[in-house]
Amino acid sequence: MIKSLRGMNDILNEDYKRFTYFINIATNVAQRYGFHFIEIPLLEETALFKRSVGESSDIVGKEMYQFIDKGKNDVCLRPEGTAGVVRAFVQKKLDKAGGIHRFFYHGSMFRYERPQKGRLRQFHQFGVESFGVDSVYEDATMIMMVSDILKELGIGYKLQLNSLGDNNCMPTYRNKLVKFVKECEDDICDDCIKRLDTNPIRVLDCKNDKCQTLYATAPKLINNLCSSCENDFSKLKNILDNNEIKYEIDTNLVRGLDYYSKTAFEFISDNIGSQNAIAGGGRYDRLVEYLDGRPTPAIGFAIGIQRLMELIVMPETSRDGYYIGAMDEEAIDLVVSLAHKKRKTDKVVIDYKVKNFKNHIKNADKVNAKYFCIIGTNEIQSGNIIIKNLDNKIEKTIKQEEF
RNA sequence: GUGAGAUUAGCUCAGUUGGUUAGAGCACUGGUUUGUGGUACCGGGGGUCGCGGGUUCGAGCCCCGUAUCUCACCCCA
Repeated sequence: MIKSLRGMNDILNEDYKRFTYFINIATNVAQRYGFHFIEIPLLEETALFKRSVGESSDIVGKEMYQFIDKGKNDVCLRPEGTAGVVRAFVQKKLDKAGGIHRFFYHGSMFRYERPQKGRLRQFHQFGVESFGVDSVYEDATMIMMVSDILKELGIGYKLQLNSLGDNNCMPTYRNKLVKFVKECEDDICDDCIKRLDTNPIRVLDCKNDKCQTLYATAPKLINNLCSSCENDFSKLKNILDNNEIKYEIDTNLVRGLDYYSKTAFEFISDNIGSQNAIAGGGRYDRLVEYLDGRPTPAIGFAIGIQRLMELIVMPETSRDGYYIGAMDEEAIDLVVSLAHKKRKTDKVVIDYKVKNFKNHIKNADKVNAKYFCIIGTNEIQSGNIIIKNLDNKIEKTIKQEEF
């Protein structure tokens, strides 16, 4: 038997219902915020991700489905969505067009990782990206959107917030931090020593207890922001307070991808295992420029759909549509015709086999039909059809032409 | 890439110290005087016990290897 590849799952039945339920709600919210759908390729040039996500990240360093195609192009399956949307934004010259451009997308992402709870090799994200707005109100709006989506789904969360500084204050802070960490270099873990070279800020979210103890007195990003970043950050907190969105400041929250600056946020759930980030995002004002566009402020977030699906409780489903069954062999053709007619407007389930009343009604119950019709020689002769409402057990007889 | 646990029917799982023909519940399918009520009762089909070696008179059970799944590390959504 041929089986699906490791970490690549089929979505069907109950899962598919939850999946589409989420997509519909998230799409509605995004549209209410004035965002437009964008569909971008699953396959892109490898260079796109190297330049945006960053070679220091694990995603690019070891998790990409990368290969040389038949035209000898170095390509890979997208490991995340933002890079592709920015690429499209620049390619369509929307950076030169000016103005505000707001997009949302959803689809498969691919990362070659060891699967576990809440982590697959092919997984789905719902994301939004906003271009051309440098106001911190847009940062708050992003967070409100995620909050609205989660609220509509009935999902509880914790929101963690940080500011990563900008081109002005981040490098200064980084030097300070490197200096601090180098002083205790002998006692930190091997990973942190590597991070000193590749991406020093990442030492802050090291999971090693010993490292964390040493870093307790490290300079905090949040105390080293320049006045513009500082103002934005306090305004952001202010907006969230005014709109009753709870958050906690996590000075060690460092997004894993290189392109973030200023606002960074993460939505966390306690109920889905160790992979507890259900949504993450932030500002990336320099990324458009990195990808050869005109400098354009931008911000976005992504939601991990599979992780959310574990938390979604579906509303109760009510009975829906018709079930039509045949009592006699010669009635089957009529059942098919009636179903064909009714299917122009309603869901109809039929059985091609003759069964007794009891078995038919059992089937109707099983497929959760609302109306139950039975066709036999009586109906063929009379031209009538009896429609029984399985919720309230009331029967109505009408002409077949009126069905 | 590293570690731990698991794998028996479509699903959830029993299976004694290694001993006849591997079980249950649910699901599927058929029936219970064949056109009026869903829950009841009776029957039926369905298994290369993940795969490959080994030990043994004999392996679902013990040993080795391997694949896959799950969880965790790492990292991230």
